[in-house]
Order: sequence, then structure tokens, then C-alpha cells
Amino acid sequence: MIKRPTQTDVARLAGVSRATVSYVVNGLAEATLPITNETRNRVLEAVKELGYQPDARAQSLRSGTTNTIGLLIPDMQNPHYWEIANGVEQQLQTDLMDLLLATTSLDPDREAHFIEALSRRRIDGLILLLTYPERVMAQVEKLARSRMPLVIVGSLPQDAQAAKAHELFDMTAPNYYDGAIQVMRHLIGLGHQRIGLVYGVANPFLGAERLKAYADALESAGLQGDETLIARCGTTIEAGYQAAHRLLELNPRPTAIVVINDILAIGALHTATSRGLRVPDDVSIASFDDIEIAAYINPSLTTSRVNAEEVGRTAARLLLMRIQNPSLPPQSIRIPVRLMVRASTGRAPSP
Amino acid sequence: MIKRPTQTDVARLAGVSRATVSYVVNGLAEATLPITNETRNRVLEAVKELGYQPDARAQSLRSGTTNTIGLLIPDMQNPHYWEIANGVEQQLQTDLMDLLLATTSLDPDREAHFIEALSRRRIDGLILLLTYPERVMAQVEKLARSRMPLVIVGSLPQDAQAAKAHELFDMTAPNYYDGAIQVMRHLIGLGHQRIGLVYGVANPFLGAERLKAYADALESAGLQGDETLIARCGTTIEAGYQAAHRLLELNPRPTAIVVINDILAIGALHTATSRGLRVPDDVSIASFDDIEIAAYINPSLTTSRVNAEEVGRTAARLLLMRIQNPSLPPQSIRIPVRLMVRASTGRAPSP
DNA sequence: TTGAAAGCGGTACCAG
DNA sequence: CTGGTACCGCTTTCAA
Repeated sequence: MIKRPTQTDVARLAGVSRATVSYVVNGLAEATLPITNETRNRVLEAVKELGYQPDARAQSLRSGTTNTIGLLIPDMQNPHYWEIANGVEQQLQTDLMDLLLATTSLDPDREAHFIEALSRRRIDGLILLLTYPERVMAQVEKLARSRMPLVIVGSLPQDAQAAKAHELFDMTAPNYYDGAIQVMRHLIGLGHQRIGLVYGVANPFLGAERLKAYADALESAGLQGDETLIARCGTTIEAGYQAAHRLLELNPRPTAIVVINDILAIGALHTATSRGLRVPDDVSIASFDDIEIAAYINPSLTTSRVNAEEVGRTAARLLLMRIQNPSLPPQSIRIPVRLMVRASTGRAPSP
Repeated sequence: MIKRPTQTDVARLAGVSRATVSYVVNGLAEATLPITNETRNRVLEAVKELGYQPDARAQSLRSGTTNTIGLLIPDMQNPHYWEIANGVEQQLQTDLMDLLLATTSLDPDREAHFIEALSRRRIDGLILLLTYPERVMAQVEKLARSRMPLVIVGSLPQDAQAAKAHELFDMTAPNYYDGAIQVMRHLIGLGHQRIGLVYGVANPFLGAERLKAYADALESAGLQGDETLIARCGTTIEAGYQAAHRLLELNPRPTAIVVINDILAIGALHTATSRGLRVPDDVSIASFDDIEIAAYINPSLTTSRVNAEEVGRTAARLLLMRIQNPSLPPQSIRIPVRLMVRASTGRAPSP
């Protein structure tokens, strides 16, 4: 550690007591506590001369508040998450909270580690985007019970824990179910009958809503589902690329592919192109999120738009409200989505 | 703030002193200090029962070390920076340092704010990717002089401050000059004579090396530069899109466009397509960074590959070395780049 | 108008 | 083997 000037150093240099330094530095001088202008200036000069910066650890230890909230995001590689982080930041800036950002790289151990680390820092609140809730739920529940303000972004697995969850912390999540229904209706409306799904998630439950909507939509259209039409894979572009290959090798070939997110859809688009298929003439591709790139790639992506910044802002808003008023009943807010029809989907080719 | 169990609570429950709790929790029990297994277990049980977690602020206040380093990145919207952050994380994980990530959203005030905030937290070291060095250099120099371990990623403006800089902190940066020369040689070798440049940077100096290499390469090929061939713009995809429009409206039209990074190149590619131009038959496009998407878009991007994770790892390595040995002479490490020739560049169209 | 002093939650030295 | 205690840097009440 670096030796930095302390309050005591400033006090000595200015020839006052530490208390006085504290008053001046925190601007209490002007308000309640009358301090001579002359003393004040002596202190301020000493501060400047020494380059004194109050120690945030000590301040927070003493004052009991850190003025910082933590945000855990799963995966650096997906722009969708940064857009959420952006939203959180926007909301926080209006208040004057600092953000402590951590990313788990989709690693369950790191997820647990960071929740622990953030909690030990005694941050004022925590926003979690969990990848492996089943691994850390106990930890998270304990946190919640210790009355740490907590917001979970995204859904939780459908088991007993999830049921309790809503009583413990606030939640917000995009309405992926609606989104997936819209995507499917759009494709079915275009005459597609064989529709594949690239299901690229780190943890299966993460796409559960989209998967269910996919199946529900097929069924209500009287189309038959088919396990081979579901290509499960990882979360990288390359994974999406490979998974799409598996789908496009099927016979008969699907005429449309729904991809779990835009990043993987870029991979799938590449697959189609490299197989000499035209999009959307030979195969339609649609996905979720509407990251900025989606509108600019060629062909532009039909995608179910999640306003990620709004998700982030909502999470931050919920958290700030809870920090201010810890006894509020927990809320759960769904963020609506909107289908953006672009160039990657079109009428099903005639057989 | 939340009331959490403290060392004292544990001590009371276990019927021992606070010192003993500290020993047990920090595992000193096994090593130097022999403590009865029975006492140890009593303490551990109390810890578990109360869900006690040591307060990181208090620990660090006392121990003088935070075991945390800070990383400041400019822009959430560009995957390139996230890849750098990834590299930093990788390197840090091998040691057991925590990472405090902050992002400035290209806002000079936030940049200053975060440097201040991180410094007040008394982190053990700081890695900076600066967007507005001229605004914060004084602050940064003061930090450096206070012996805060510091690594600057990227280059600094070419003025007196930059000259001093190398004596104050470690630096690492991709060799964009070489990269740009390679890109230009590649295009000139393909017969291109009118080569545009989309210069989309938040702060002009940030692309200085690439700009200079662009001019140098033109000159040494006996081609004449032309200010109208340089389209200055912002840092979003949309900005790249617009800037490329300006270039492609020129008469005669440039046959190749060099774009300052891949993100903007995606915009430029979209411009060409929407103007009905074929890439690379009518116009070639090349850029910098090689973010993951670059290989998957259509056409795939010819780009000067910067191994961003290596940049991050290098920065972290430099920082950790300096933390361990603060008196090391500052180093400056250039990261080599490599031209990835893909489908977005081809022979210049015959006039 | 200013200062003395208690304490926030730990660590680690020294004594027993 | 265990406990008492000074101290890390700051805030805030209370007295002077």
C-alpha cells in the first residue's frame, strides 16, 4: 500500500484539529457549523498542498454506508449485457452512487466468489444477472435475509426456490415468452412449417421461456415439434455457427431458424451464407435482443427487441427504492419486448 | 447500511476473544499459532451459525492492502475494450486479486470522477484506458507520484507530458502504426489508388498512429493524400455508417475505405450494401481490432488483428510486477498486430 | 468557533 | 494456547 496523507497530516499542517478538517472537507462548514473563513481556507490550502483525499474505506467504515452498488454480469462477449450495464449506470448517475462492476465469464465458481466478495465490501445494494442460480441461490437467499437490497435480473428456474424468491428480493426480466411467441407467429405467418431453434445458453433454464414459447407456438399452429429441430449449443458466435450447420444438414431442411440471441444469430447467418443458402430466400433467421449491430449486418436481423438499457434502468430504480425504503414489498417487473421485422426473414420457399 | 454480525458477535457466541476469532478465520490457527481443535471448531461453528463474513473495509483499513485493482475502460459499446478487460481478468485470476471495473462512457467528467473514486478506495493498482488524457493527466501524474502502481493502456498525445510519462508509469499499447501500414500496403498492392479513411474517434489523438501511417503509406506509394478522403466522425456504428456515405458520395469514388475499428466498419459495410455497391468488387473495406464478429459478418472483414486479451494480460502483468516491486524502472510494451485478410478486400475495380 | 474522544470492524503484537 | 489492547483513518457528539 501507498502512504498517503491523512486527515491528521492536514490538521497538523493547518494547525487545527482533525474534526475541523472533517467539517471543512465535507462542506459542513458552510451549513450548520460556523467555521471562520480564515480557518476554512487554511484547511483547504493544506488539503491542496498535501493532495489529501479522504480514505473511502475509513469513511464508509465509520459512516456505515458505501455509496456503492454492485452489478454482476455473466458474459463480456455479449453486447446485450453491456447494454444492461449501461442502463444501470444511467440510473445511478442521476443519484450519486458508484458502480462496482464484476463479470463472471460464465464461470459458476467466479459467480459465487464475486457475490461473496461484493458482500464483504458491504456495498449498499446488489444487482445480479445469474447464470447458475441453482449453485448460488442459498448464498443469495442468505444475503437477502440479511436485508441486503437485492435485485435479480432475469428469471429463475421453476422450482420451489423460485417461488420463495419473489418474497425476498425485487426482480425484473424481459418478457421473452411474449417475444418468442411474436417471432413464431411472424414466421408461421410467412408460411414456415419446419422451424429450427438454436438453443445456445450457458445454463438450460436461461432460455426456458423462449423454448416453451417455441413449443407452444408450434403446437397451437398445429405443427409438430421435433427434438432434432432443437440444436443445443454454447454461447459463442462459433457455437451458433456450428449449431446452425447441424440444423441445415437436416433433411428436409428447416426453412426458418430461431436463434436464442443476436450474437449466435450472426453465427447462424454466416452458416447459411457459407453453405450457399440465401437469407431469407432459402432460409429465414430470427433472434432476440436487438443489439445495435443487428440492424447493420447483412442481411439485417429480424429480432425481438429487448430494451436492455431499460432493463438496466429498471433494476437500478428498484434497487435504489429498496435502499431508501427497505421495508417495501418486493416487486417483479416485466419489460415488454417488440418484434423488429427486418431483412433476415421472408416467405417460406415453395417446396 | 445493513447490520451484519461482527467479529465480536462471533467471539461472544463462541466464548472466546476477538483475537482468537481472527486467528481462526484467517487460518493462522493451523500454522504459527497453535489453537486447540476444540476452540477452532467452536469458532467455526459460531461463524457458520451467524453467517459471519469479515468486513473487507475494516480488513483493508487495518492491513493496508485492498487486494483489488481498478480498471477504467472508455466505452461499453465496443467489444474491443471488453476483450481487453477479459485479458486483465485472466491474468488477475492467477494471482488472487479482485477487479474493480469502471466505465466512463466516453465522458471526460466521468473519467476524472472515477480516477478520483478509485484512488480514494485505496486500491492496490490501476489500469487506465484514457479517452481524454489531456483532461486528466495532471491527476494521473499526481497519482503516479504518490507511488500508486499504474499502467496506461494505449498511447498518449505527443506533447511534453507524454515524454515525462514514461518515467512515471508502465505503458502498453497495440502497434497500430505497423497495423495501419500493413493494411495500406495490402490495399495499395491490390491496385487501390483512392483510399478513404473513416476516422471515428472520441478524441482525435486516439487514432493518431493510424492516421499517420495512412498518410505515410500514401506518400511512400506516390499517391496523393486528400483531406476530403478523411471522414471524421463519432464512435458508434451509425457514425461509421454516415461517414462512409460521405466518402462514397465523392467523385471519383474511393475504391477502398480504411475504417478506424471493426465496429465502425460494420456501419461502413452497411453503407456500401445499401448504396447497392458490392464489397469487395466495387469497394474494399478494411479495419482494425479483429473483434470476434469480424470473421462472421458478410462479407467477413479484412482487419488488422489486435490481440486484445494479450493487451489486457500484459497490462495486468506489468501492474502486478510493479505492485510487488515498486522501484522497478517503468516499462513500455508494444503489442504486435497481424493483418487478417478476409473477404471484404479485393482488387481495385478497373476504371 | 474549535477540539477531545469514542468507536466503526478488524489485525497482530505482547503478555500471561 | 488464549486474551488484552493499540491502532488503521474517519465521523460525530459533547464540552469548552
